[in-house]
Amino acid sequence: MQEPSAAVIKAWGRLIRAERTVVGRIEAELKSAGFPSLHWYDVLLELKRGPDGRLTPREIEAAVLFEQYNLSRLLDRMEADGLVRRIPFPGDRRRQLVEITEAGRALQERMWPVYGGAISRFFGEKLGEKEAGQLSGLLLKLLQAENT
Amino acid sequence: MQEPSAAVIKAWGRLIRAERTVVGRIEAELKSAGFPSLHWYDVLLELKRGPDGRLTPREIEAAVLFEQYNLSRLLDRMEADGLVRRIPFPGDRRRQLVEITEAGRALQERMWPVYGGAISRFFGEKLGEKEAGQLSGLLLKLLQAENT
DNA sequence: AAAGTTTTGATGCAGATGCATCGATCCGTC
DNA sequence: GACGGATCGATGCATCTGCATCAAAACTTT
Repeated sequence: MQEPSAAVIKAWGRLIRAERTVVGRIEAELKSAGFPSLHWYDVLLELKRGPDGRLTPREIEAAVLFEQYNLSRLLDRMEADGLVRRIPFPGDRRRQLVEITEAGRALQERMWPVYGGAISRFFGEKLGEKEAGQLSGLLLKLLQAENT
Repeated sequence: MQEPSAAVIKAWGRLIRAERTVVGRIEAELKSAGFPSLHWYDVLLELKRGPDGRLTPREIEAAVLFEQYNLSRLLDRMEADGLVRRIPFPGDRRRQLVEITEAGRALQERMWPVYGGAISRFFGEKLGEKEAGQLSGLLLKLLQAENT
């Protein structure tokens, strides 16, 4: 094995802790405002950005890093809540298009002030502009494709 | 609302993505080697570090950022697997001590080579020493207590 | 065009998590 | 020492996630 250095282990632990902590705080903020979880928001935002507010499930998965079976059931719940609608995919009957509804757009817009405020408070204010840029750069390296 | 800047939003998104990606890769590595999840490892490691391999559930929670009810049931499973043992806390019958067993120590030791190797491969190698240090510093800021 | 392969989305089942609440014990104040 | 409140760990219930697998449709190869 390649034993990781102390500095690497420390950074790794911090990544886990920091993510868990900040996500926890932000989720709590959303919940106390009566909103659903971040996953719901992520899906709504992706759809809203897509052409005509539509994306295939596979596109959503790639964007938000969900598992296929997981997204399938999340969409069930969101559809039951009237936030999205599944429509046939022209020319391929296996596939489908997920379309955001007006209610879905409205929810995303109501959530953003709370979510954005929480990002500022629990994330942005701790860092400042320059350090946010540095952090982005470092985290990008972690997203590289796997080594072989 | 305090609208977060573009740089902050980008860094925030990267934090989520990077954490999810790296954790996913490392968990997959552990699983394919037939090991339980990172949560189990975290608990075993904390216990091993504690005096006589013992900690109270509250101490474990604080160390690994678990919810109380969640840890309670994780300990049920780990106890059923013979990895830990619950013993009375001297002088307070509400509390308990969780003690790592020999099997628990052995599992932690068998997991570390796989886990450590995965940390190196999916995390350390992407960064290098100096950048790991920078990342630690930035993430530490996120762990500050909440603003009021 | 027939047969095998791949892709897409859904689902049964088990395991894990979140939420609310519980009973038991301890501590502080009177 | 009795009462009220706080702390500790557990649990019933609903939701969510992971795993394996499925059926249907599309694509590939011959």
